[in-house]
Amino acid sequence: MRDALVAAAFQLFLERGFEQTTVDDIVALAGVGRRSFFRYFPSKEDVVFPDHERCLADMAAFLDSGADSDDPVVRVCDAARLVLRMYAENPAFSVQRYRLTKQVPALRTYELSVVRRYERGLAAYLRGRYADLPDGTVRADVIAAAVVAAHNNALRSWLRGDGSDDPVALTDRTLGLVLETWGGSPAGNGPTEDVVVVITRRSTPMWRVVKDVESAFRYGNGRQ
Amino acid sequence: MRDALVAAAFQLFLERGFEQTTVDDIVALAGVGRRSFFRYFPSKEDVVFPDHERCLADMAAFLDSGADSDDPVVRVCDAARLVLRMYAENPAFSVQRYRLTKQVPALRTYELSVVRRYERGLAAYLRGRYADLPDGTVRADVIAAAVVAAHNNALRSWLRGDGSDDPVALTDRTLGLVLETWGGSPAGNGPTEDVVVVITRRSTPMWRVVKDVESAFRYGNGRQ
DNA sequence: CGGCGGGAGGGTACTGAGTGTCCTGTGGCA
DNA sequence: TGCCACAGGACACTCAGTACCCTCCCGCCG
Repeated sequence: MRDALVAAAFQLFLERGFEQTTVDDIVALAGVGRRSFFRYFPSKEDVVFPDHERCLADMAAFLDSGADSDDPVVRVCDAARLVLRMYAENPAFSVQRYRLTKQVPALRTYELSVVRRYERGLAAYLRGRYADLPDGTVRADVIAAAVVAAHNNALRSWLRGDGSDDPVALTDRTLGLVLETWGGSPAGNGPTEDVVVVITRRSTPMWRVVKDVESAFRYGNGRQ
Repeated sequence: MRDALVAAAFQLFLERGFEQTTVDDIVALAGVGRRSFFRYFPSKEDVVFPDHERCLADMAAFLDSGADSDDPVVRVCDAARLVLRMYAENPAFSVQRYRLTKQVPALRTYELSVVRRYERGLAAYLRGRYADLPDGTVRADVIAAAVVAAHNNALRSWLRGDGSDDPVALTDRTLGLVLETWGGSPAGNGPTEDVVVVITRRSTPMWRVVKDVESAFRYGNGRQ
């Protein structure tokens, strides 16, 4: 039933556009009643993103499970990869949906609100992990936003292509940049033995070197 | 006329809620025709954010103007401060609107789409500045997202309060964290004095340390 | 001075999304 | 066989947003 509605909706959306298709058209093609459509999908936009609710739940479950011993940023990046996996499961469907969404403002707005829910999920997790860090909530929000941006950058460049690229490799690359910057748990379970390498110009004043070393210790400086 | 509609709308939104107020109610109170409402505001949501269009234009103008010699991240942070200034101009109005938006899903979604436009503006600017950098678009997207997240974190914590805090100080603090991480133009007019700090575990193999140092040289690693 | 064109605003009717309510068929159970 | 729960359908309604046409006002020109 759900699947029949999704199939009918996409057929019509692709052949005559989202705005040119009414819910009545969809239910007529699917051979069901109009009211049933809204029983399965709260709005016309929802039918375009039928699997995000499940993926959101999966991500929440993933973040809830697992020990708090590992790097929070790594964990959050792995959570983002769950979303990528969902897209990569049906490349043809994902590319079609991407092209549709790109053209329809209502769908772009809807997608935005979905992305926001993922981001808030990641931020909530990080806020918990950074609870006892100064400026922990800012750090959490910023990292969550950065992870989502990096993930979406890779996802979109994959969707823009013909689907022949490897989305996982693309995402690894962009998330790698975020990990390079923010990875290396500043929240603790800290490294037990540190080696500090400082490279500086001879002309740099010593106070600046000290400040940078302190800052690197405080925040991990993106490298472990 | 515009102002009269905004005033009437807010009066009704505050006393009976956004969804419980119809456009007919607003135009009846303002004493104008229904059609005129939609001449000034494309949708019912727009009346809640009457000054964002102007602010978006201001930000675009700000980013277009000015030399390309300074740090792009600093410039983007300054652009974000324009938005804060708009909120800070009418604290009472901003706080009322925040409380309204927090409760109404449709307004949250709308606000999201506005924030997205700011973010895309910042990202487009950074993409231009980082055009000849490897992974420049990712870096641009990530920094834009980080700046917006930091800005919104400060803005929201100010709006949640009673308006007595200093919003500029709050924003300086959160944007400062972003600047600390990403500031220091990697795009060139390069820094004249480098300090590279690498912290690693004693067990880390040397090849990895070398790789990290090389990478830090290439990207500036967020610190000057 | 009178006609006139254009733009701002008002009125009416329409489309289409989303909701509430009631009805009907169907399948399980005592 | 009677009963109940529930999935789905039919219908009516609200309200946002749009198209079309009307009116009034204001400056302009013959």
